[in-house]
Amino acid sequence: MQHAPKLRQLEILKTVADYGSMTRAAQSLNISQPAVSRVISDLSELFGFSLFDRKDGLLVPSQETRYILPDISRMIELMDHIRDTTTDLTARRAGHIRVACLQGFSTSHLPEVVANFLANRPDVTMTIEPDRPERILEWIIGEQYDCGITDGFDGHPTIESTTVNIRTVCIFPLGHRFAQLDKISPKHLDNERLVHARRDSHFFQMLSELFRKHAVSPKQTVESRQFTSACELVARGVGVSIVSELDARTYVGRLDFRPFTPSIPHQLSLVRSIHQTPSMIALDFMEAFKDSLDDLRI
Amino acid sequence: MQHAPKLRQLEILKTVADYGSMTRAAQSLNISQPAVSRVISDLSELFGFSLFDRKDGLLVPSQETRYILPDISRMIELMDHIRDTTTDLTARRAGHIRVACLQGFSTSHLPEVVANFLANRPDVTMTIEPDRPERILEWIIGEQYDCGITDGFDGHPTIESTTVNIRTVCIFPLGHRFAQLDKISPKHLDNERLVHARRDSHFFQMLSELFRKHAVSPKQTVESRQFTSACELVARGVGVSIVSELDARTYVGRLDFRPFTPSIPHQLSLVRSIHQTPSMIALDFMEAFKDSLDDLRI
DNA sequence: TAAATATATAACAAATAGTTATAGTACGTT
DNA sequence: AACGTACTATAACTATTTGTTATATATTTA
Repeated sequence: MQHAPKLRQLEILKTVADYGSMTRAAQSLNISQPAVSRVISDLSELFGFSLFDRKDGLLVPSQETRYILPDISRMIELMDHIRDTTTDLTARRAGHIRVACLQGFSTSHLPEVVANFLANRPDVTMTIEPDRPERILEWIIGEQYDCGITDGFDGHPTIESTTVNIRTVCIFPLGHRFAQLDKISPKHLDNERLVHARRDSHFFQMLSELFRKHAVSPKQTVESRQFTSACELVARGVGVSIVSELDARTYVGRLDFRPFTPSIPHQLSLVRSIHQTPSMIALDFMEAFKDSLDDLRI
Repeated sequence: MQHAPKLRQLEILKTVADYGSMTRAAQSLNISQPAVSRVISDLSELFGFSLFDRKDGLLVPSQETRYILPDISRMIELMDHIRDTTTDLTARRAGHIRVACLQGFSTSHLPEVVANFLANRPDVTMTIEPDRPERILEWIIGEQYDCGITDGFDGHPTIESTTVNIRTVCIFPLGHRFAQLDKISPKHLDNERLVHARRDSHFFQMLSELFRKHAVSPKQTVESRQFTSACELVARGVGVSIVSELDARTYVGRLDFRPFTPSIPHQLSLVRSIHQTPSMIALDFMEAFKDSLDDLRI
């Protein structure tokens, strides 16, 4: 079995074919003419057929050469592509990031962060997988995703996490009387129509506890699985709700909100497996995500 | 701009990724371990990111490496393919042959020659273009085809040709009284129903001349543009015809034939441009074609 | 922690890809 | 036919790359 030609040799072959002259090919490649001459003769010996015919003073690829030239071009393009890709990877302008997150984030805060992140990184692609908190942790532990966004994370030996406390606010329809208040506290909510998060959530329990302690009983109108739909309902005047400022922010202009006291922070955790060295671009994304929370943290 | 990596380096990178160990990769590549070690460190410096993470004593490709590995595999496969192709081209087991021929040959003699030729050359492909004689010459002169098959070729400065005189035979339906004869001559055809080639052909003129000289007048039943259809008609008992043995041969079993005297040979010419160095496989085909005519030539 | 195993570093050798100088070849012009 | 021009081939040499062996240094595993 013959050995494979060198990529450089094929590149020179193609250049000669393109220019129809070894001398001009050498000029275009910035090497000397004898260097080209020898590569052609070496290749011809290696392949076992003559590479060029002379015609009107031009070197014209032989039938056999013409047969392999398309593959040679593909080869060179592919190598260029690999080189470009590695450059982009180093410049953190290319790569793929896999994010697992709670349903809620996938429709509220995350899309904007992602859009901003991808805006000036044309060759970066992302997979965003929304799911339940337990599944997110499973996926991170199993290294299926580069990072996860969840809440109420209480630690795991193989997971590294960054937790951010997000302010909680009371949202209400535009023109609601709450707009006159600086802060909303439980007492304001007595008898108010309340849209709230699903009963089994940690956040709902905290909130209920607070209402009981302050002996207030809002009219619990609608139970919504997601904060986003709670926002939609409030925007349409169904009632008021207590959500994270994260969610409230994305509805600015369609509803109004004020801080809620006492603070019952949403604990947003950015998690990743300690067993997987993250790609540089994934680290960048995680930084970008944390930065996006900067003016929302308590 | 960074320079492109060497194909060999990528090959080593892929091998390490496959084996998860530099030592084992070195073994599989039959080179020393330090050679592999240095290629990996060189590449890592060239690319600007770390290529592997260590996990459970195995080298696992980093996210960035994983991103380019598929392209590296394609690259290596493509190079293997080029190597295989050049080997096949040299062994004359691959290539493409373009043949221009008369309509008649494309349906009679040529298919069998082509079929035999391709039978043990799985990677050879062919283009067969049937057309009129003048077009065939144009195409050969214009180097659109490797070779042409025509008749009545009378020379051209840029065309090299090999002419073969093919025996002419009289074909007749199975069971026809001609079967008792050794040879058929013009006198046998008097008053016989004759299917003949088109009037404007060189061959038809020769034949008419002969009939006139011998003062015989067959009943000219059908004029057929092609010998093949003449054969079909004769096989169905429409009459007899004078065709080349080439055409008659392919109808063995469906009709019968005897030599026709005096000999008015079909001049079959295999032509090619003298300006185009033919591919080796095309030369082989032309040889095969000439060989196929060996027992038909006068 | 020691032994075994894997990787990195250093110094050197072989092979490769380039160089310059020069000879040969093909072609158009006189 | 002789000559000039442009292109290609050959030879001898140099730099670079790719491999080697010997050895030091990490890393796992017992």
